[in-house]
Amino acid sequence: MITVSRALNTPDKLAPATLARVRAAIERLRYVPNLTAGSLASNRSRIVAAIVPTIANSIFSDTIDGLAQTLAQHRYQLLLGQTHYRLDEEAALVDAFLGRRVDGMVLTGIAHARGVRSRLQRAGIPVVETWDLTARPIDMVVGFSNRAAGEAAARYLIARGYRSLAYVGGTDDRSMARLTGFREGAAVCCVRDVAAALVPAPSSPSDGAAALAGLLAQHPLRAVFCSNDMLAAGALFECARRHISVPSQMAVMGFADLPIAAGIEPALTSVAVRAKEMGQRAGELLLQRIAGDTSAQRRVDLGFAVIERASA
Amino acid sequence: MITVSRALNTPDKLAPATLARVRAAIERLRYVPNLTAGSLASNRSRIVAAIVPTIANSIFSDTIDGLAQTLAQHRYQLLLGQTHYRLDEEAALVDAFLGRRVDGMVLTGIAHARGVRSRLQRAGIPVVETWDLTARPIDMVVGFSNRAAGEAAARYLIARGYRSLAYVGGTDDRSMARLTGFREGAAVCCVRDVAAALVPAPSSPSDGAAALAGLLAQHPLRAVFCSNDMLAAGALFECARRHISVPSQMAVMGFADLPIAAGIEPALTSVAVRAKEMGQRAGELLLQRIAGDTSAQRRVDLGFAVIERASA
DNA sequence: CAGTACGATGGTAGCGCTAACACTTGATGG
DNA sequence: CCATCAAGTGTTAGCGCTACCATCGTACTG
Repeated sequence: MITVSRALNTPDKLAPATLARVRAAIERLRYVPNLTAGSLASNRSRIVAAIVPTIANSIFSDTIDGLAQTLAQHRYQLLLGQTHYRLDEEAALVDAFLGRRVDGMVLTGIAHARGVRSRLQRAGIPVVETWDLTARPIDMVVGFSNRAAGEAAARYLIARGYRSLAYVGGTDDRSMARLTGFREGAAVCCVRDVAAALVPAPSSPSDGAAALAGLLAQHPLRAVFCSNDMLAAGALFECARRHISVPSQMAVMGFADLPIAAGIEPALTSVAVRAKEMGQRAGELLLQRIAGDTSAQRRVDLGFAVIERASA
Repeated sequence: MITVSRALNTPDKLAPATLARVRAAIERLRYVPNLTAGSLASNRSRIVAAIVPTIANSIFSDTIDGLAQTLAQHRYQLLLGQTHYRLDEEAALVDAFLGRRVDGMVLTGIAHARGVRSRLQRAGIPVVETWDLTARPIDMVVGFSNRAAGEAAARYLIARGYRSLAYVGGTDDRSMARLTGFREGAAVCCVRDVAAALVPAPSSPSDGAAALAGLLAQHPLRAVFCSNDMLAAGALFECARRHISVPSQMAVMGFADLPIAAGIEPALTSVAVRAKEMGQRAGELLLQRIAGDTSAQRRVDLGFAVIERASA
């Protein structure tokens, strides 16, 4: 009965009495509507897919959280996939999600396997890339410039008089972009030869400690910029173990401004990014486009901010 | 054409030549199979839903990760929902996911809103509750006893000579169960009057530091058991700021054995639980039951282990 | 060589819903 | 008093697959 469909989807188009009768019947029969059939008939699934490298890292789970909240408000659901930092897994997930006829997709980063871009564009669904920026998004992009963030970190450290710099980070594209920016920022200030230690994902405090230990064995070092706050926390712990005073003997700077940055002793100077807002904005852009509004921005730069604390 | 369906779902039932022809056609036409239609026709969605309080907390994201991995191996997808520790939100998500005709569901905890149990049972899909244990699961349960974990923490601390104990934790059921166990364990050893500071979710190191500060203002304290390692880390930082030596003046014990526990200085004694394995086992049980095997265990106790490190 | 079995392939119906349109009713206005 | 209209409700077709059964050819058995 079409009336039941209307009672569930557009209750305001029914006479109150009819609506009440339908609702009573639904209750009595314990009727559970089949959204799969609805999706097939209407060609709208009310599902959005999100693909992240990993959710074990709280850096992305904040974005997922923001996205999920926005979607939930509009009765959309979230299908989640993890790539473990592998482009081929991302491509496989994209195909699987397109098969599900999701109404939109959120990707992490702007680098994708061959063919992903064209398949998404052919599917005709809105797509948001996140956690980076590009002039040529698949469809839309919400993020910040990793390169600029790295550069800002270098400038910050050099402005405070640190000259012997090092970078500790992951091997993914975004971390590498931050390293590039960090080196560029240093070069502008005539600081060359920035050492870098790359650690495999997912990165933990222990990795940060080990990376710092490795760097210290090779270079005289006054400041280290870590690609995320967990690595930076590990660097701080390593300094504590070696009785290296922070920041007077060693400056430590983190990235992402996770809750631990403000809590740790000494408090961690970090580059804050708006992870949760990224998810929210991505969700809003998708919903806007799903609703047929094509006026949405294609490129949203949420920026970043160096948060000065005690460690650098 | 039914042959195409077979090429995609049961390729080994086709003659190799036919399979190759179909695959070539799929490639040429850029055909993207519609899994929604398949779900409707076959009454199997190849989707499993997971509901967690929050993924911002890495404690649950490890479980999700394990679940997602198991599901991905069998070409199942994961629909994710967050309750923000609210039972009514959980109930709403359960209804929405049942409407999607998911093939199975993973819940967090064993306390649910009225009607959730019966609606799930009537749906006839396999359900796994996690992160706790009960003799009367909705369907299956994979977890550990939070009460016993709390008790073990109390016994551990008391065995090391600490008598003035306090607990810092969240207000959710599982944290409260650990507190109950902690108090019971203390009582067995004739230690009564265990102070407790409850912090709202999601808990961060700052919350842990503030809670410890609050407790210290009221009680003489020798040991604190924190409901997760982030709170414990905050407690350690607070001790560092106050120049309270750990563990000689204050013992700190955490829960979950997150990566930070091993990395922090001093290294954190913690109660380890097998979060990722919980997700994997939950996924395996679901898939087993979806495949029609009804012999699966209804109750899997993954246990926990006190990991002794420097802080207590 | 007929009878049987089995693997490979195809035809048809229908999963449960919604888009599109048709219809009914009562109100409005010239 | 009837044309016009809007609000409320119903009818029909079909979304793209898969379950089920039918058919066909080939190989094997006695």
